[in-house]
Amino acid sequence: MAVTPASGAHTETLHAGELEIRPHEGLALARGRALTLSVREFELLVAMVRRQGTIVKREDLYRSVWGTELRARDRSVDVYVSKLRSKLEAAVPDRQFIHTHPGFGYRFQPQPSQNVHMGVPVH
Amino acid sequence: MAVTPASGAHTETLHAGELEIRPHEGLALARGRALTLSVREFELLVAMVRRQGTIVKREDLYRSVWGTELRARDRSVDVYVSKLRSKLEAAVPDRQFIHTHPGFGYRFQPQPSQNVHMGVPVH
DNA sequence: ACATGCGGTTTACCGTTTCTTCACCACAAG
DNA sequence: CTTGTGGTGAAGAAACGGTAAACCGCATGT
Repeated sequence: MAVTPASGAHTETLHAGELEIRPHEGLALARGRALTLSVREFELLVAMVRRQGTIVKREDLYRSVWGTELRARDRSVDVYVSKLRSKLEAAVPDRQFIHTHPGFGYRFQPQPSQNVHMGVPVH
Repeated sequence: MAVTPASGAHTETLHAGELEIRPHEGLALARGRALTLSVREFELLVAMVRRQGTIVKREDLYRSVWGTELRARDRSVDVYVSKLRSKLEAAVPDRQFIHTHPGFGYRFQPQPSQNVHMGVPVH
């Protein structure tokens, strides 16, 4: 994540599909409209978008958002992924952002319009 | 520590034809698109690609992926090779990745294309 | 103090996916 | 024909993940 050193951290803006996120302002825009996210939801979104395109393990997400080690049987990440998904989906229908890789973790990647066809199970 | 774009074992990337594989992330890309592989399928792919070009015995593959000794009449490797093949083929048609060497094992090697191969695979 | 509301945490239920093993088939060699 | 080898569909069990709801402070308003 090449955070350019002198780019002014307080105006840092992340982009992902039609999402715009300003980590230091706690602001997330979807198609220009502000999302209403709780702190946990927002931090989780930031953590995922910062690693978009890669599969991130629950342990890593938990460390990023909660700041401590994920304990066995803790489903917090799953619960918040679920909440995030429903808000993102409500804001931008017909687009999938968070993909599950069973046994590995989650991957954030805005899915170009959903053309479910046969062949590669496009996550 | 400055976040350098590419460093450390966690960004290790394997290449094979139009496949890109990140072992520590559980991510496999075919032509830039993420494949949906189960844990076993993924580990098997990694094990084969790490030895690409060589014939690998079932016993070796089993040890790499399952971590224990292959027992007599256990067809697990064959079953998962079959599953892997169908996903790879779905992702990249007209290309053969996994070759069977009866009596010896499997060999991973992206094949330029599906041509009627005459002759016997070189041992 | 009490009631209310909200977000975070944890639990529980349940459908889905994966793993394992078995069975049957095709093919090739002897 | 018989045997050895590999491809693959399917069944049952186990693991995994989605998510509603209960629970638990904590802050605010009356």
